Amino acid sequence: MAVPLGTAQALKLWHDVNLAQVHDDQADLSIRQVSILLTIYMEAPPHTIRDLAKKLHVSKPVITRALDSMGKLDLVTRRRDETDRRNVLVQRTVKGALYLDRLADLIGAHSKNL
Amino acid sequence: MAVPLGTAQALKLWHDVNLAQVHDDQADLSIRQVSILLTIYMEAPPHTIRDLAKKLHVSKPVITRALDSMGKLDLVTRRRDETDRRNVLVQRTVKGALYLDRLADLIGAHSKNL
DNA sequence: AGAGAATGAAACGCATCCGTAACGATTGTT
DNA sequence: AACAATCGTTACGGATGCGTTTCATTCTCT
Repeated sequence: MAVPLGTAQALKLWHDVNLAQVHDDQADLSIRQVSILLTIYMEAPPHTIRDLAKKLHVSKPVITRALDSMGKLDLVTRRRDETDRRNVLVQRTVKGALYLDRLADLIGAHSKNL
Repeated sequence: MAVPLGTAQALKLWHDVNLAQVHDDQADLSIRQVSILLTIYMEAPPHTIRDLAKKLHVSKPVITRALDSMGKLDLVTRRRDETDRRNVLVQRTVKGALYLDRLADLIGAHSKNL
């Protein structure tokens, strides 16, 4: 299972996947946005704005705006935390899961051509 | 060496590398810019603006502007083609090579933690 | 109840990027 | 020589993202 990629292989994988991402312009998110999305979907909830900002080393408004734009794309949703109404809980959506499934497929497929 | 990555592994790799990229903000290039940079460094020269635009399925001004911004960072250079002075040849730089070396190291390192 | 802290959002100014449509420079063609 | 085609760039208008600062809401603690 250990997959130490060599320099050339690593770059080729990155190149191929990035290229595929650029080609089918379904929604080119920024690196920050992708990081946020992946964090939401891969780490255990709950996810608050503050936690996400801390994890990514960015300011809170960055998170808020990223959620705004990704919310428009139905990739994430917000919900108020009822136990502490100051908090906002970021939640997953079907569309967001599909987006990441597709990304994973892309990476997996290109990792075979090394 | 062919190691088809599973869904979870692929996303974890993408997540980790993206996160590292966001953390040390040395210069967060857009996905398009990274694609251009990787194409220049991984495919055989010469690279003209038109060729790059065609390869990436984007318009020529996108390439021009990406080269402007990456040129300011010394990641690429331009040179006039003397045999056909309409063309501009995009060339590599030491700093660009270092940038990609670092990216490759990042990917390689994180690919071990799967 | 009231002072203060914490949380997320909104406001402001700035920078960057995009797509389309022009434009100058250079080369090819007739 | 004159015209057309090609190449890269610039200009324009619009959209989006960021950092900092400010704000409204909610909670905590005495």
